[in-house]
Amino acid sequence: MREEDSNWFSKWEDELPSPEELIPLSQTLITPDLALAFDIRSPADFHQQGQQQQQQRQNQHNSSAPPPPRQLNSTEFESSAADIGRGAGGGDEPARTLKRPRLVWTPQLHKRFVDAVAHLGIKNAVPKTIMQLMSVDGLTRENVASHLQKYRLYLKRMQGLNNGGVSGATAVFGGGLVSSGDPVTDHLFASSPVPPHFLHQTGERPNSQHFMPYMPPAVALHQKQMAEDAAAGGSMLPQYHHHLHRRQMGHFGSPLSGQFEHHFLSRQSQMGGPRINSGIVQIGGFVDDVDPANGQKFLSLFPTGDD
DNA sequence: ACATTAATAT
DNA sequence: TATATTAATG
Repeated sequence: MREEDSNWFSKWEDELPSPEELIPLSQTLITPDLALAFDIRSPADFHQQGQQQQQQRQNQHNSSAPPPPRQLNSTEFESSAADIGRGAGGGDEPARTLKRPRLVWTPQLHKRFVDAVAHLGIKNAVPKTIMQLMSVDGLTRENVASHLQKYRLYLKRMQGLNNGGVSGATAVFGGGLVSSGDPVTDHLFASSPVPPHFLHQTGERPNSQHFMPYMPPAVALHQKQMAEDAAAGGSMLPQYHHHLHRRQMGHFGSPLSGQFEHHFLSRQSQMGGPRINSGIVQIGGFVDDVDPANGQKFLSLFPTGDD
């Protein structure tokens, strides 16, 4: 009997799956949403990670989803995930299809966008570059591209309005144009002043007082108020000023924005409907993650007294 | 490979 | 409605 026992034991051991055949539980058991929220990604994705995310990391807390959108290089991950997902035929779409939550363009985030564009000059302001300059955690090129597309349409419409002279509802604040072109459509865009040179057809206009291809690694803790800067016409990027001083509250760049802020706030509740946190993420949402009923007012970006 | 645009999907 | 995605094109 002893011999049988030892035989049995070795056989048993032989038939254990090799490590390669084992399925990575951490990935298949975690729902896509959780994976995104907690920054869990496939092992294969780790080595391909760039600097971008490091520097962007602390930008905002409530942002999520750094993982590369679609580029799952890991065949192992894909195949194993696929294998599991198929089997049951239950409605269980696997982690392979991870969709990152929709980005919400808060006025703050949009402002960053505008500032980035302003600094790059319209000529150089392409999605990738803008994205880099914004250095917002989790922000993708496509996020920016989509937004840029809309923003350009907005600018175009606005020129048309100004040239056509039909609307008199344009005013200048702090060197920035604030227009109510379309009363309802443009809340977001109107929340940040449009640098005047955006409207003219000047092909190129790098604001190269201090150009800034990349940022010093040490300054990872940036993010701050550029409100006055942009308004003052001297737009500067966060990276270069150590200030990290963010205005916690109330009004954004433009005097008018107070109104809009409300709209945004309420809008969010509406959009989210029953499940506010379900699919929507606010990258760079600082102030507006508000539930008035809750008494919870503001999430400060990060500790305001960083200076 | 990326950018742009229009159209369409969620 | 706002944002994402896709397809065509440069």
